[in-house]
Amino acid sequence: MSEPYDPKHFEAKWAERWEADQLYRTGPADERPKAYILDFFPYPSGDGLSVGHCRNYVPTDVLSRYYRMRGYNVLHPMGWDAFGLPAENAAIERKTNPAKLIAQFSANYKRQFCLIGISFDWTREINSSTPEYYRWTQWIFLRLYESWYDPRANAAQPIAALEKELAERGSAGIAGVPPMTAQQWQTLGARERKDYLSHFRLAYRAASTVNWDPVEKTVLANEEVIDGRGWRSGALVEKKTLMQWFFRITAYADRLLADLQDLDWPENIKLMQVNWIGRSEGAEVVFETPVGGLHIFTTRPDTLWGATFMVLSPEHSLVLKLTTPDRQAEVQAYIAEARKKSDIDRTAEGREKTGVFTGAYARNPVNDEQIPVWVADYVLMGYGTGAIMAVPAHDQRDFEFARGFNLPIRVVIQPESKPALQAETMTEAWPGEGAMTHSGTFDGTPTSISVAQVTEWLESTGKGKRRVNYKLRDWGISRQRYWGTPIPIIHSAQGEEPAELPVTLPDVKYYEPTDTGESPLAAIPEFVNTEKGKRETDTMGTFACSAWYYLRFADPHNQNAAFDPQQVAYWLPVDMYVGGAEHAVMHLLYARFWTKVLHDLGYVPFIEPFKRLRNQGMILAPDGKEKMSKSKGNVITPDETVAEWGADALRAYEMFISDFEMATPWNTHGLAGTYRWLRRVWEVVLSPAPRPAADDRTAQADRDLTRWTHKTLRKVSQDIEGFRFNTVISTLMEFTNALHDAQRQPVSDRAFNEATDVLLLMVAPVAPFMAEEIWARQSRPYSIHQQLWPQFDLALAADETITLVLQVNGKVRGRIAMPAGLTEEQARDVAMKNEAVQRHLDGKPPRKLIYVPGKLVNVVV
RNA sequence: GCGAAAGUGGCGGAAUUGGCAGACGCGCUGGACUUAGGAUCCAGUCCCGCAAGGGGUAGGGGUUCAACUCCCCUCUUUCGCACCA
Repeated sequence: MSEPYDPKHFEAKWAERWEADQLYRTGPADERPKAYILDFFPYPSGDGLSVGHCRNYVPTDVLSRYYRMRGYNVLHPMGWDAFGLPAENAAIERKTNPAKLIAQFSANYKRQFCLIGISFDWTREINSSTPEYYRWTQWIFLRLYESWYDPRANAAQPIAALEKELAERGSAGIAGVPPMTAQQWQTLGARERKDYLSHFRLAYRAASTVNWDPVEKTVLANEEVIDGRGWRSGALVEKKTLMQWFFRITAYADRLLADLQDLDWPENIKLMQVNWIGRSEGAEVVFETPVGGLHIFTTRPDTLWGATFMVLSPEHSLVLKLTTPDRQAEVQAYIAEARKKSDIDRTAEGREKTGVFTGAYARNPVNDEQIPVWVADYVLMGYGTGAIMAVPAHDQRDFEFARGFNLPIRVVIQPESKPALQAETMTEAWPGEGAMTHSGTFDGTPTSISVAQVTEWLESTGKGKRRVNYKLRDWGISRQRYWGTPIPIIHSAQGEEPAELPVTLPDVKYYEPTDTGESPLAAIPEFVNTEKGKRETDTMGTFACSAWYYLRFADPHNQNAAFDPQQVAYWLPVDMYVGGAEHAVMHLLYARFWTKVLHDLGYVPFIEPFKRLRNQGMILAPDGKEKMSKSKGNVITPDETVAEWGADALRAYEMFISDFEMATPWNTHGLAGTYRWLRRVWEVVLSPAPRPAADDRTAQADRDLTRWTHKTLRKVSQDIEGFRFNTVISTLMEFTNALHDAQRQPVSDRAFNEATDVLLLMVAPVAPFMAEEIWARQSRPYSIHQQLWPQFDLALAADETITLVLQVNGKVRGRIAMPAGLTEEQARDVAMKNEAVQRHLDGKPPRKLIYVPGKLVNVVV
């Protein structure tokens, strides 16, 4: 009898040994097949990891260990998304430097990761807030700044090539851009040229109304505003106009959409990206007014004849120009009111539509009618052109507005399967299909073909153009905060220009946000003033840091480049990327975008960074439906759990608790189950009970145990690869129980030892500490984690006998053990001779007999 | 409102994708043993019934020899989007 299982005895010992030996260090590219297994880039919070966080780190670790044992060169790194508000706010609160806090917090994370046996290669640890890292974030910023999206190549190109083209041929060859002849270009000064080029650059500066969080005192991205409130502070977001830096992600909208198709990602995540990009096809049509054309976008050009008024967004640039003198006061008051309203007020459900008449009229190009132009806040400046044609008969929003303000409604689509619509009696709009009417020569055209026909006609008559519109906006990156990557730009008399890299954050005592909306960096003259001009003082939002970190891990300490292209070509794309679904849109979209830009510019050979993606389900507090959170005081830490049960039991329970993608409550009692299982493994391997001596049953018992062994090996391998970690554990438990029972059988030493060897190797990725300890106690050469995964043998896993299920009319009436290779003939025969089957047939002749090979016979009467 | 996912014992959850519902674990009930160890071991545990048998995967309908699985409707929960022209 050996010592009982006691993880406290050996877990710390092995953790130290592995660390000292750099057991999990990953070498550079070599000839082995590679597997890059990556967890989402975490911000190391001061609270440390909870058992909920471990839900993804344990399974990816098991996967990494499994692939190592399968002979793969595995990259499994960890680093810190260290810039950003949480660190900065924590530092302000504690009156210390955020860099110091991050060092402290990340050391704690690392300690916890080692505590639970995660096999990260710590020689590749990166920290996005160090100049060694963020100088390359800046470098990528400048690559975007120095590039533009050439629609002809459908790819990013150097901006220098565009300058050359403009000088030679002007902008004539490029569709949809502000016109510029070669002669005009020649006469422009440096600053004017730069202004013009900012319409093209993939990183550009533009005035924009931003979401201003009055508590955080910073600009928030659209994605950081939830129901009109800041995602962290919960404060009502205000609007503010500032010069902001953007990345032109909209240029990549089509490719970001199209390339989703081939990704092995959860369908709901792909769908969320599709919806976020929000592609819709339609037409752009110009309605002429005395002060210029009003461009509108519509997905239903077949309803153009039903436009009875127009609506502009209050932010539309032509509103005041268009408004007649007698209406100015009213319109201006309305605009001011709209500006004051938060988005949450503006979009509140069931709100009465408001608006005012501008006094102006616009000409509908399809029928030359003059229709009134209104201003209303239900039209959003951020989508389409900020102006719409209102077709009240066929759009619910327009219908409500028309009814509210007594505007005319004209039916131009008659549904086929309903009574004819009457404008006077309609209670809601008809947005569905039907035949066109009151539409001149198009009358009678059904919706199935009308949209395409009208669009074609608009194009051929020059009244409009085909247009694809996206909900996706450009990615705003400017943050008026200290703790971020400085935007590497200098503003001089000649306009903006790239700064020399790196632009490092000054080490300062005070970095609280200012009340003016300016970055704290603006108050530091040594930082702002350079020989060439004034530095940009905004820093980048942290999504920039995480948009490329997966590339840096391939070559994390390169001093001369963001990464070595050969290392990146070997390791990337990421084979398995795992993290929470809360990053479904922003991070994943931005990372895909940067990958595509870097691909276009020739830095990486692939177009998608993450081949496979999985989201772990959340672990809730034990009491049921609450999330674990410090404020609720229901957080369970790996530290306390390891102290009580050991790291291996924690790891096994993290896997066993539920399907990987499902949310589920934590249950400390459940840990006892995985703890008991590990103890049973420990005992059955290290000190099996004496078995009965070999006899004439031994050959059969050996075959049975060997079959168990190989079946288990096959299922465990498949389930690890398929991300079914809960059934990995249950399968291993069943096998352990089978071994336990085999102790009472006259199994030979050979078969028994083969089984325990295989069990131990299969347990190694799950319970690395115990597996290593048993391995050492068996006096085998260190380390078990460098052994090969055992091969399964299909022939040995094959069943000798099967259980044939006998049914009558689909109800189970009996089960019979039969040899595995039985013929259909035999199966039918056995079924019909079966006493229970005969009883339920009750003398009636079988009408039909269904045989599912090796499984079941169903007799139908 | 729109979209997506989910709903299975007292609990967490399985079910080779249309073929034995409830694997595995927790808990619970008996029993054995005891070097008192988070003991362990043995047996049992969906519901009704002594049994034969019957019922059962949120509810209702349907397809099928056969449905947790596919289709339609309803309810509940979670998540995402939310006046997107």
